[in-house]
Amino acid sequence: MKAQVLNRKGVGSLLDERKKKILAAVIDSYIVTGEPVGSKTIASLPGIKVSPATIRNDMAVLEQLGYLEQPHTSAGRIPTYNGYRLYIDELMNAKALSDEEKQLLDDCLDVDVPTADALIESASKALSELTHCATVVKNISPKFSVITKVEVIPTGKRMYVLLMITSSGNIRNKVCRLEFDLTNEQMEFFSKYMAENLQGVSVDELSEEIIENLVAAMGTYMVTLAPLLKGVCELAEAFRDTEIKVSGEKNLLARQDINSAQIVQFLENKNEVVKNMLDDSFGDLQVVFGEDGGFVIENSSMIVSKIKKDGRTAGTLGVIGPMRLDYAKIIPYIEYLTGRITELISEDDDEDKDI
Amino acid sequence: MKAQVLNRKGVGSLLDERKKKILAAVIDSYIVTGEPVGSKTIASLPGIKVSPATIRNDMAVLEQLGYLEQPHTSAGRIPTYNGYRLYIDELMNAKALSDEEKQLLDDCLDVDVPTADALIESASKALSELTHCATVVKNISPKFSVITKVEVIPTGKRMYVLLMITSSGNIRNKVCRLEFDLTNEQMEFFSKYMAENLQGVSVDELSEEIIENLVAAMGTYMVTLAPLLKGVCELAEAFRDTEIKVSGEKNLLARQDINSAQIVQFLENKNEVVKNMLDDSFGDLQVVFGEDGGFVIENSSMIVSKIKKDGRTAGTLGVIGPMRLDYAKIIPYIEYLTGRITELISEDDDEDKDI
DNA sequence: GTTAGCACTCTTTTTCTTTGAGTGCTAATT
DNA sequence: AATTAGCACTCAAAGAAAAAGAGTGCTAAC
Repeated sequence: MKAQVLNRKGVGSLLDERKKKILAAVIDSYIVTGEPVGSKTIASLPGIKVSPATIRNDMAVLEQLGYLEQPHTSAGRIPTYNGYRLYIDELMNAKALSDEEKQLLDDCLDVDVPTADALIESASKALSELTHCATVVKNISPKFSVITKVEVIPTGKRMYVLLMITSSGNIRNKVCRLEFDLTNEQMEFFSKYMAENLQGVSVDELSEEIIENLVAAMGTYMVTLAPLLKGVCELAEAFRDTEIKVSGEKNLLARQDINSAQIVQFLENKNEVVKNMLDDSFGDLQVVFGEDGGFVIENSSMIVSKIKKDGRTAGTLGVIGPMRLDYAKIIPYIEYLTGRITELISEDDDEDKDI
Repeated sequence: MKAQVLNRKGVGSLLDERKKKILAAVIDSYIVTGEPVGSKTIASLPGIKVSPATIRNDMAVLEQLGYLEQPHTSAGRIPTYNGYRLYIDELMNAKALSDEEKQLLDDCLDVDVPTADALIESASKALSELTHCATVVKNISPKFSVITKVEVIPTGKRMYVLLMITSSGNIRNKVCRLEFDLTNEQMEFFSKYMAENLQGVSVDELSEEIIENLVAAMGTYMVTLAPLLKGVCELAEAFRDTEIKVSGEKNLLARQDINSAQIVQFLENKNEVVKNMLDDSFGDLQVVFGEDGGFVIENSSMIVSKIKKDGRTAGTLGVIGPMRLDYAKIIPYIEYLTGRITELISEDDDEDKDI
């Protein structure tokens, strides 16, 4: 099964209205109870006007089409991945947010925070609490920011703090111990050299190769300053390493229906796994399931939505939770939050923040 | 039950040698298998020369004394907390480290790292991998370091990075957004004011009260610079907040014999819980069990050992794992590591690091 | 003091039975 | 032609009963 985008309308057109209604009802019920759903349960629902026998016939069709399955002969039905997919794409009733909910979400966004990344962080935290899921964030900074400053500050015998600041207001630091103390002249040269050669360079692009070239071109200062350049390289890496953040993993580990070994495995190479999923080639909202393209936590799903800036994908925010998730509620939450963030970081441009 | 120190020799003197041997054998076996241990198992051990019946009699006595217990009548014995305590204090055979093991541990210590805290961090990481436990660290810095520098660096419209550096080479930063841009004069005043009033102050002591007094005494600069002072306060807090670090929690969460809810609970107030345990009033090595003084993870134990400097307790390093732990191996590991760190951070004083 | 022997206890495992939810199919109904 | 009632069938889950087995405590012998 491949990762797929949302809003691929039309797959469900093979189904008549009643079958759609039944499929949706089965999934709604399964999401709440976690138990296989039988024909009787569906028949007793207020919106359903047909007998259990009819529902059984329809469910048999839905099973043949691959939307439902039976754990065993005498059990009710549970949704397949394809069933969930159809449900999310076409069947479910996304609950429109009430004014109170909007207010609640607005309050969660900490607009006083100085960087866009921190704004997203605040949304992530709120989302984790509201949904009891883990959250996943892809930060804006590496893509939209460039180095504005590299500083070196002496702090003790042969000890120096290296500082890298980006246009998005983010900062990383690193303590370096050198073999020799630097002279004032050396420090000045370093600052100037950095300003001339790295200012405006994206942290995304700052490779070891660039650094090596800079070292080679440094002339007499080469020996003394090379360790600092290496530190600069590590700082850029620190920026990149923090691009993708998963938090609230506790919420996943606490659940029995999710294999904790798989969670640990996922957390260990989250960067690779998530990076593939959050790129430009997908729609605004993306939902992937237990086995989709490299995402390998059984019985769990990841919902992410894009944050944009100047029309480009800037970052992403979403949740990782069990398959049995209240999609109808959570998807609007995520869409609202990413929407608000998109607005906020554009406003800022005209106002007082430069990202 | 209260937290207790190790090396409280003499409690086991009520027991004759054979009973001690049997108790040790039961615990050894239980640590490996996790199953209640019966008299037959013990009798078949090479070091034991008596019959199962004799062992049964002795085990009955050990049970009466509170060192062993029976899950049910027809089961073997398992150790009680008191049993473990006696085992660790007096009975177990701490395995002396081989040269290879010492080498291994030495290699894990990253001596190239610039700060003592980072050195401990490297030990913690190694320990977590070697023992498959969570590790707990109490850093040295807050106690042994003072503020050496507070800097403010402009990074954009009304955006400033606040920097705090301590004598131990640690650094924290914070991005602040102000209402107005600072003039050069204001920035100079701030730097000077910080240098005069905070240099040499311990991050441990930097309270809100001190900051408030500083703000009040700032005169005309008060309005503009107060937000920065607040940031300084937060930076000191950031230092204190990172004093105690638990890592490798995964190793605990993966185990079924430990209640994950209790782990989560513990992690949430680890600072309070651990702080109480790692103070000066205990011996060099401390082992606490599932219920000891505020430490509330059933079936688990925490082993910590002190790192010293100038004769004072400087930091601590240890592990949190299941009760069934290979104490005989792990305790020497921890003792060796904390010993080496103690040596290394003293050496540094004469050489090139100032902590 | 130590040990063999044995009855006793209590968990664990296995086997068998019962229960019940839910189905698929067929025939009747609309 | 679509829907429904009725019913036999399936299979997991729960329960009951039996068997197995590990380990003990006690007694009496060594």
